[in-house]
Amino acid sequence: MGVVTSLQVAQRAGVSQSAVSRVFTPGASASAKTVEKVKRAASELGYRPNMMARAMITGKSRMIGLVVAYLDNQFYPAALERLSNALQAKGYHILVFTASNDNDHVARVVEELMDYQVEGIITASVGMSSELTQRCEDAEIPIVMFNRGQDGRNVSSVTSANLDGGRKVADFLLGCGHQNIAHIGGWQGSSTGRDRQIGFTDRLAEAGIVPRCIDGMYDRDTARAATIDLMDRRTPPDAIFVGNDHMAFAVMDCLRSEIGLSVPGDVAVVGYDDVPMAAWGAYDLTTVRQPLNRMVDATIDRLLTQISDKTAPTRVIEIEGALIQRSSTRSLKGQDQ
Amino acid sequence: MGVVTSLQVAQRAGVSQSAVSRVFTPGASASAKTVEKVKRAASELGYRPNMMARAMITGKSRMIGLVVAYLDNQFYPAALERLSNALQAKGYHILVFTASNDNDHVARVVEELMDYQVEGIITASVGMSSELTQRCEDAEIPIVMFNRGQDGRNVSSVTSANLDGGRKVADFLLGCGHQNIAHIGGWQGSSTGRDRQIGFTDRLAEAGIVPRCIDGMYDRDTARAATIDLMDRRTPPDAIFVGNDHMAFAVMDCLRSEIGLSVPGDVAVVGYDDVPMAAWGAYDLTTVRQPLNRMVDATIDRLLTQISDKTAPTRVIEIEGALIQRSSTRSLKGQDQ
DNA sequence: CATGTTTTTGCAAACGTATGCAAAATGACA
DNA sequence: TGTCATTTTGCATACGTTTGCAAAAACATG
Repeated sequence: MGVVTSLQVAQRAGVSQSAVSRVFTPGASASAKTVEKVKRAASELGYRPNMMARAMITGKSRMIGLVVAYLDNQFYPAALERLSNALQAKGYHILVFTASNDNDHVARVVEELMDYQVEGIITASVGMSSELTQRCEDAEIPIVMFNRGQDGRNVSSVTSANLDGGRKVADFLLGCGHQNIAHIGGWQGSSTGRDRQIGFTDRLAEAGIVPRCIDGMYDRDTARAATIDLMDRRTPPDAIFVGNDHMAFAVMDCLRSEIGLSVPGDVAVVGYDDVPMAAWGAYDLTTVRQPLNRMVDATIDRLLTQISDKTAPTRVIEIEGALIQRSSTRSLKGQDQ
Repeated sequence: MGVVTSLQVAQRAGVSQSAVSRVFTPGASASAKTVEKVKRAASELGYRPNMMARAMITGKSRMIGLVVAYLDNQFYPAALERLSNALQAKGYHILVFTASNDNDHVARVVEELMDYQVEGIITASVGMSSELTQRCEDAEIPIVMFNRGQDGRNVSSVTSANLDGGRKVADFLLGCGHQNIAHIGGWQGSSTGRDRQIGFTDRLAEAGIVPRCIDGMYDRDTARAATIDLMDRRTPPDAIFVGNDHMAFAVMDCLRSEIGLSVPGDVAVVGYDDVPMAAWGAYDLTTVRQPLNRMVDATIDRLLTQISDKTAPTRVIEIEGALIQRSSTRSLKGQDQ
C-alpha cells in the first residue's frame, strides 16, 4: 500500500509499463484510448511518478539548490519566497541549505547540494572560493550568485547597481545640505558592501568630503556599536548612510532609543535594499531600492538558460534601482539646522 | 568529465564496484587497504555518491518537505533557519515549497513533495484537508504541523500553549488596570488564532469583560483597518491584544504614525510570538514568547521518530511560553490615566 | 600445518523509471 | 482490397547505487 509503481498501473490498465511511462511523460506519444485507461488506473491506485527514478534516467532532478546565509535580514526571505514561487511555476523546486559565510561551510554545503544532483545553484549573499566554482563548472552545474558579485571569476551574478546606488545616496545627502557624513558599510569582504561604499565615498570625494567609514558586517550589533562610536566623537555626523536596511534599522533604534536623538532631526539615516519593513511607520526609511522582482527574474532566467544550454556564457547582471525618499531624511536647504 | 560513478572509481582503485559502495556506506565492512585505495581514487576523480541512486535503493531520500505560507512574518524565516540547521546536522535536507493557505494549493504542493519521495513533511502555518492527511498516511509519510493544530485529525502538531497564552495576556492586561480591551485576532480559520482568542476572551469573561474582537487574518493591512475601526468608535479601547507580532507592528505603526496616538500612553499593545523584531527599539513590544528553539526541537524529534518507526503514534505537543513585558504596555495601577 | 572461524570480496539482482528499436496496429489513398 | 506511410506499442536495456549470497582471503587456535 505504501508505494505504487508504474508497473502496477500497467497491469491494472492492461498495458505495458512503457505505456504508463509515456502517458506521464510530456511529449511522448500514446493513443487516446491508452491515455484514458492509464489515467483511470493511475488515479484509482493513486499513482504518481517517482521523481528519483525519473531523475536517474534523465539526469534532470528538477531541483535547484539555494544556499543562503542571512535569513534575519528581511531581504532574503522575500527573495526566497519569490525565487521559490517563480521556480515552482517552471516545474523546479528548491533545496535549501543554510550556511554561514564561512568558506569551508559553503564548500561543504555546495558539495552536499551536488550529491543531490541539483541542476543549478543559487547562492544568496555568500561568497565562493575559486576551487569551489571550479568544481561546479567541472560538474557542469551552473551557478548564479544573487546579490553578490565575484571578481574575475567565471560565474554569473545578479546584483543591483551598487556603485551607482552609492553615488545616488551621496548625491542625495549632498543635495540635502549635509556636509558631515558617515557611512556604516556592508561587510567589506563582500562585493556588494564594497561597491556601495566605493560609489558613495568616490562621489563625496568629488565634493571634497571624506566620510568616516566603519564596517557594519551586515550585523545589527556591530552597526549599533558603530553608531555609538560615531556619535561619541567631537563632531558627530548629521547623516549616516548604512550599507543595508537591516543595519539601518538598528542604527535608527540606537539613535532614538539609546542615544535619544531624533531621526531625521538630529541625524539623517539612509539605508539600502528597500525591504518591506523600510516602508513601515516606525522607520519610514529613505533607502535605495533593490528591485527584487527584476533581480529574481534575471536570476532565474540566467540559471535556466545556463541549465538548458551548458555552453551559454556566464553574465554579470546589474539592475538599477531608484532612491526612495522617506522621512528618515529631510532637506536642510534654506533652513537652519 | 561531467559525472563520475562508483564504477570508474572501482576501476581506478582496482576493486569491484561493490567495494566502492561499501567504503562510502557507513556501517559496511571493508579492509583498511581497500578503504585507502578507494578513498584515494575517489578523491582523485572527485567522486561523490549519487544521492538519487542511493535513495532509490534504500527508499531513504534524506529529504524533508517544508511547506510554508507566510514568509513575511519574521517568525517563519527564523523557524526555517533553525529547522534547516537542525536537520542538516542530522543529515537531512529541506525541500521548500511555498503555498498560499488555500486548500487546493496546499494539496498540489504536498503531492509534488511526495513525488520527490521526501521522508517526512513539515507544514508551517498551513492547514491540511483530511483527504490530504489520509494520502500521506497511506504513503507512510509522517507529517508534523508546526505552529498549527488540527482538530481530531491523526496528525502530529507542535504549537505553543495558545489557550494558556491568551489567558496570560488577559491576566496581564487586567493586572495593568485595563478595562476597555480589544482583540485583533489571528485568522480564525486557524487553530492558533482561535485558541489565543478563546483563552483571552474566556479569561476576560471571568472578569466580566467582553472585548471587541476583529479577525486580523495575519495580515498587516487587515490589522491596520481593524485598528482604525476600533479607534473610531465612541469608546475606543485603551489596550489591544493582537494575535501575532507581525500584525502588532502594523497596529503600532497605525496608532502612532497615522492616528497620532502614543503607545503605551494612549493604547497598550500586546503581541504574540516574540519574534526578534519585537525586541527592537522602535517597537519594544510586550508579547507572549513562542519558544522557537524548543518548538523546532520538538518538531524534528517527532518527525524523525515517526520516520524511523512508522508505527509511532502521532502526538499533539504544546509548549508553554512566558509573557515578555516590554514598553508597549505599562501599569495603570495607582496612577491617573 | 590442518582446521575452524571471522572478515572481506565480487557477483548479480534489485530500485522505478525513460527510451531506442522493431513489431504491430492504424490510417490514408488509390 | 491492397499498399504504403504513420502512429502506437511492447521488449529490453540503462541509470548509479545498495545488498544478500557464496566464494575467497585472512586470521586464530590447536
